[in-house]
Amino acid sequence: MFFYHIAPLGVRSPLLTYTARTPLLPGTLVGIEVRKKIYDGVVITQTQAPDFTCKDILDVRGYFGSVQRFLARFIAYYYRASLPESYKLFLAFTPAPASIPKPYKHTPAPNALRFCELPLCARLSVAQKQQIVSALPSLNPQQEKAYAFIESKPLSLLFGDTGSGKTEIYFHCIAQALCRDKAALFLMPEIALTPQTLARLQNVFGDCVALWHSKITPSKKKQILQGLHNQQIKIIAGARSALFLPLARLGVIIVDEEHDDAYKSMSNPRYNARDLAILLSRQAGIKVVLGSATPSLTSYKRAKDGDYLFRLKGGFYRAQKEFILESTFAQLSYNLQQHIKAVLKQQKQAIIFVPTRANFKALLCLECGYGFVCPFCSVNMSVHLSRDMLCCHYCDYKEVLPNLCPECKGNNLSNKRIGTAQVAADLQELYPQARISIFDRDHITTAKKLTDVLSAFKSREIDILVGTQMLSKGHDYHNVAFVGVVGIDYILQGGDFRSLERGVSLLHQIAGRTGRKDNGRVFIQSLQSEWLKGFLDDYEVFLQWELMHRSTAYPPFKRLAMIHCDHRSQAKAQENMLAILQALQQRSESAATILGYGANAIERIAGKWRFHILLHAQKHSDILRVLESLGDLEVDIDCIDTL
DNA sequence: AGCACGCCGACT
DNA sequence: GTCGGCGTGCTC
Repeated sequence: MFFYHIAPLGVRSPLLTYTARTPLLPGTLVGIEVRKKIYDGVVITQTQAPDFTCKDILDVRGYFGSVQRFLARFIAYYYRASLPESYKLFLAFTPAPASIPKPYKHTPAPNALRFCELPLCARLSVAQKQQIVSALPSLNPQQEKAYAFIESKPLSLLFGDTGSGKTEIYFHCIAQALCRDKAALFLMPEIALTPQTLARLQNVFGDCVALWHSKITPSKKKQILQGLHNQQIKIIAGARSALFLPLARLGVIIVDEEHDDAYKSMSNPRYNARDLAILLSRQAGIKVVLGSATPSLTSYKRAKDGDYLFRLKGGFYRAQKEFILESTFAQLSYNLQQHIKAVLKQQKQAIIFVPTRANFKALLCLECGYGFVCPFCSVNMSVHLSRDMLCCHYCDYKEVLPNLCPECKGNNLSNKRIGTAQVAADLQELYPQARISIFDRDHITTAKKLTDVLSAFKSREIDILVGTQMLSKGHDYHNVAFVGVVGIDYILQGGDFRSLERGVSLLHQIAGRTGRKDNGRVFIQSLQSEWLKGFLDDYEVFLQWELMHRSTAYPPFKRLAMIHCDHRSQAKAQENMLAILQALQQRSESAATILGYGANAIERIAGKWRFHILLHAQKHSDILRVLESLGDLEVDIDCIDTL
């Protein structure tokens, strides 16, 4: 009889001891019974017989390879998660079997292997490789240089302007991996994972490519897992969770749109897929390419310091791009209307960016100042005229749009801060013949709607696309003649250490949708236009400015960690925070220091009060050391904002 | 996670 | 007295 420490997945518990009749390797995924229910568990180590009786391991369900075990251990250590929590990331796509207990069954079910690092490798034939190489897009001299640079480094940052041809370089890197009988992972923000992305990859690589994101069906997931297992699938284009797929012999990871906040998980463990990829480039011999037209300040600085930055400037055919700045605050100004009118007249297409959903972000009584705040959250409810509702965008509370102020019974209610739906409605009224679509979370609810709108826009069935940040994420809209930007000030004034970075990056990403072939115009309404105009032609100029002006209390100069104290009772949440604060302040010799604390910017969401303590330190290990002395806390390591 | 246990405040 | 909300601890 063999005894093993098992990490039970989906049960908060320390390691438990189970028995097996045959020896098992660490990393084996097994079925175990905990409190009369069946769970997955991971074999951690062999151990001695304990002084209590153990249950038997039920069956063997798979195996975590060395890269996966390394990642799980690292996530548990670095992000202060438990080992089971970390391992659960690798199972997110195969829900634990809720089947009736079949105890003491030792033979693995025929289709049971969910993870395996196979020694054998289903190789591509020489003919297949030749076909891939011949289908590769050709590179211009600049791209060739970039590709050679990337091939010479284990980790590189490809800083390439929109339209400079990053994708072609990625394809060459992927092909290179395949030719060496390795697999490739192409990470991108979820929203960019459209069937068009798949089609583009399949054009070059045939059918060894699969798309992976949160919205694909369970049967499709099963199919992909099978394809990975028999190594027919060699390339995964996926969102951040694709990092946890069992890719055998992974040779390269591309992290496209490296700056994107979507790489950071917002629930526990709060990992950052981009940072984990970088880790793998150093610790697992996997080549990693970070790419962006607007790299994060942190990646830019690190890449410059570490000599792995490659700057790829705009293509030769770069058409003229004209920026027009107007110093007005968020609105559809007369000037902007005239520009749109001209574009429509020329039968060209326009994109209008508005960082707000619905018709308006708030409703206000002008008589008494009553604000229509959500009863469960400390935010204003948004005005949705299409549903005749006031909706909270943080919980899901809705109420009928009122005619009178509930406080003073006045009927002078005023809309504040225009959103996509209202901009679209206003434009429709101004230009009744124009075909207008809205591109935001309210309207693009499924993958199908996303591709439908994008293909309708591509085939010129839509004249004006009004949308939120969703517009900026890596779609190729081909030849947009005009881009209007309304309300960028709300992002630039976001009150966070990265607000300027977010705003200017967004402007570049949105502006990049025009001027690809024909000339394009970018019209920006902002009260910061004097400050902005120096940064519109070259994002690197902004990065240099930001490097000089950002407070050295924040990344990239310091590491951050946010301690969350949430509770249904406001007093309890605050007490918890103060207790932690006191414990922190007693350790005066600490290398990590308190940068701020108090109620969050939105102090209540869905009935929960939210308080926080923000820590910073020179090194991550300084932060870990302090946290260790505080016991069990909810911490966001390397938080991406401080709101 | 989910469930039992036990402590303390409110109420027939 | 008792009911029940909620914080704490346990699972091989």
